Amino acid sequence: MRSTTKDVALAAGVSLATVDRVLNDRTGVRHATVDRVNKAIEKLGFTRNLVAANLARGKSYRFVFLLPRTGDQFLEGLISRIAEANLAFAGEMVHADVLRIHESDPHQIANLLGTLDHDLIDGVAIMAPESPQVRDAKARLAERGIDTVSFIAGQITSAHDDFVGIDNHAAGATAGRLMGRFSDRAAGKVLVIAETMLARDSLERRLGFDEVVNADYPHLSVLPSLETYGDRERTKRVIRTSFASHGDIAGVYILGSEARLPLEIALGAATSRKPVVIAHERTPFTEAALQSGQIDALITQDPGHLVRSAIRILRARKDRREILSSQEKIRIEILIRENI
Amino acid sequence: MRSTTKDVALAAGVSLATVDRVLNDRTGVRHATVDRVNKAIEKLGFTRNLVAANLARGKSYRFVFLLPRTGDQFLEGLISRIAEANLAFAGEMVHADVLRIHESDPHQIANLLGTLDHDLIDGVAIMAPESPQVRDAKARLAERGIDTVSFIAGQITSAHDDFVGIDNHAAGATAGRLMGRFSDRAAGKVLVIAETMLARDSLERRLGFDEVVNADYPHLSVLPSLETYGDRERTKRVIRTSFASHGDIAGVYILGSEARLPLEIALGAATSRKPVVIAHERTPFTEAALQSGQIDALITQDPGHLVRSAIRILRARKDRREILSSQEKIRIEILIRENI
DNA sequence: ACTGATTTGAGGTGCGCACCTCAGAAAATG
DNA sequence: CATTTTCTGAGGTGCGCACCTCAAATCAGT
Repeated sequence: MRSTTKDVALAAGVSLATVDRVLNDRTGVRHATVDRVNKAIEKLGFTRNLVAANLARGKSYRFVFLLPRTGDQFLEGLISRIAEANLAFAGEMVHADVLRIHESDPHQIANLLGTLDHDLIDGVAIMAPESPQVRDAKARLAERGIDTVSFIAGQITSAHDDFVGIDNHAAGATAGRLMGRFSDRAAGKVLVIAETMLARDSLERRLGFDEVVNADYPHLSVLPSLETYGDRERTKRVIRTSFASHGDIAGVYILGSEARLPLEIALGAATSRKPVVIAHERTPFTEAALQSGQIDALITQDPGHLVRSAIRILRARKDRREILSSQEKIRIEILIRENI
Repeated sequence: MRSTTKDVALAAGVSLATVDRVLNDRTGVRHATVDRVNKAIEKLGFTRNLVAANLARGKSYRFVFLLPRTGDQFLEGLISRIAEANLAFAGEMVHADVLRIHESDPHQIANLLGTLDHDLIDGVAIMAPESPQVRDAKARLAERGIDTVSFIAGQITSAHDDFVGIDNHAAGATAGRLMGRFSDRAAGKVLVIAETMLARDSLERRLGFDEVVNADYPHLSVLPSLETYGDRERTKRVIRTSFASHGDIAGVYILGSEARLPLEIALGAATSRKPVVIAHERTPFTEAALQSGQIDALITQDPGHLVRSAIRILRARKDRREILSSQEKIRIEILIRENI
């Protein structure tokens, strides 16, 4: 049988009220008494019944996901996973809302973060590039007791701020390795296409990619990154130009999370030789392209896992609980046609 | 605000007792009244607060994992994940025990299953090859209200019995694809090493592997499976004999979940040419071998995910809840040195 | 030893629900 | 119609804990 607070009180020779004071960090208990209670807790192997505790607290958790206003299929996928998570967590009194931000406007993000009310919101998962404004806003949120996690993008800014997402350097290296091994030792150039190289994530992926390819696959030469800025016309132009001026493109690496637009164009600009194509994230488009053989491999992170992990971490921090870190590590997944 | 049973009672114009009767399938309520209550529930979007319900029920969940008595690092990993899960789920009144079985003795397994007490055990996750005895024992468990899931091995035997694990045919196909793409179009033979080909899992992996390799990589010829029966001497003998009689071994595929023994021996029997090596499951040994380049790729399933998924599924079935199937799908992961 | 501050005990209330009893109302039966 | 049978309402209790109040006990400083 599980021990209860009553058992702890008995074992420690104190009253329930004192156990409660110790358990909930209330003031007015002598150190000696605190120790006695803690010893009893340890001796009995007491674990607070979270179910009962939350019921008594009448506590419900409200979290917010701050996501970019613009985006394509990957973002849609994320949003529907958040909706799913709301269903799954409803019984545990957890709810998450989505707010949309202009990714490239740190002031707006900081302002929005500033308006979050401690009474209404318990934590925020922020998917935005790092910037001084956002970093400061996070610090102020922490002061007001609202936890934050950096979600997919950005970086950790404080002890109150975990990162939920993959190691982008390793992800780039993974792409590089596959590019090298899949390319059959035939010499050629590798096109790297990004939305923007200003984002830390893109930089890290590129770095990891280059490291592996340059070290182990000298037959491949990686071209400077093409930046699309998410603009269709520009994307068309830069990719087509690149294909035109390099006849021997052996590989294409799309390092952003929205691969559809650049891929459509790159595949359209196909030369006689089918390049090895590696992209990120699983979306209806990339999945179909993988099935049809247009893409050779995808480097992905599970959006459902990302969302649930962010929620679990935020909740654990509210409860001052430890997280099960092995569960929260987001894996860099490799998808090919066979294991999709 | 979430609606409560009180709100439902009010909206339906009945008392709390009647709402309770409807909610918990008790007898003695007219159909018309049941409908009225259900309509009120729907109108209010009422969801039972599971937290409170379980507290009131004083319910705790006890599950059992039936694991093979013999095994190496993969099995150890599983067991420590179960211990981890016990910590993580302790606050939700969930506990899982481990029982060890002789994998190859279906009678013993069936007997053990027969002794499980409905009052003590809510569900069982069974890792054992399929057999008529076990199938029958599962059916009898279902009759007694104990749910089962097939864990990693075996197969689904009834509607009350989910499978927690990967699609082994797809896993084999994945290995085949990587073998083909990693082998640089240099002709050669491929060694396939299994513990036993009697297990359905091994058969399926082999089938998937062959399909891909035979269809797309004609330069590789896959040799008949070597069976080790988990015996060190036999393993040594069959692998060394195979290396001796085939000079041109281009690849080695270990399709069991305990790769250490066959791999140590295969790597020791190395010829001048380093074969492409693909194995299953991440263990301290395979991880090190991947890092050092002795293994080229691992096909894995996350043991922590497996364990938690089995627990979540068993619990959901006890609660008669739907599962979030996207969360319970076990991915076939590809590990290379870069994304380990 | 007296005062004031700090620490502790005892007790109550409620979170939302499950489960129980018993009496009274409604419906079905003869 | 009276009588059974079937429904329903009202009420209570407890799950394990959080949070509150008030009084009593202990402690410190002087």
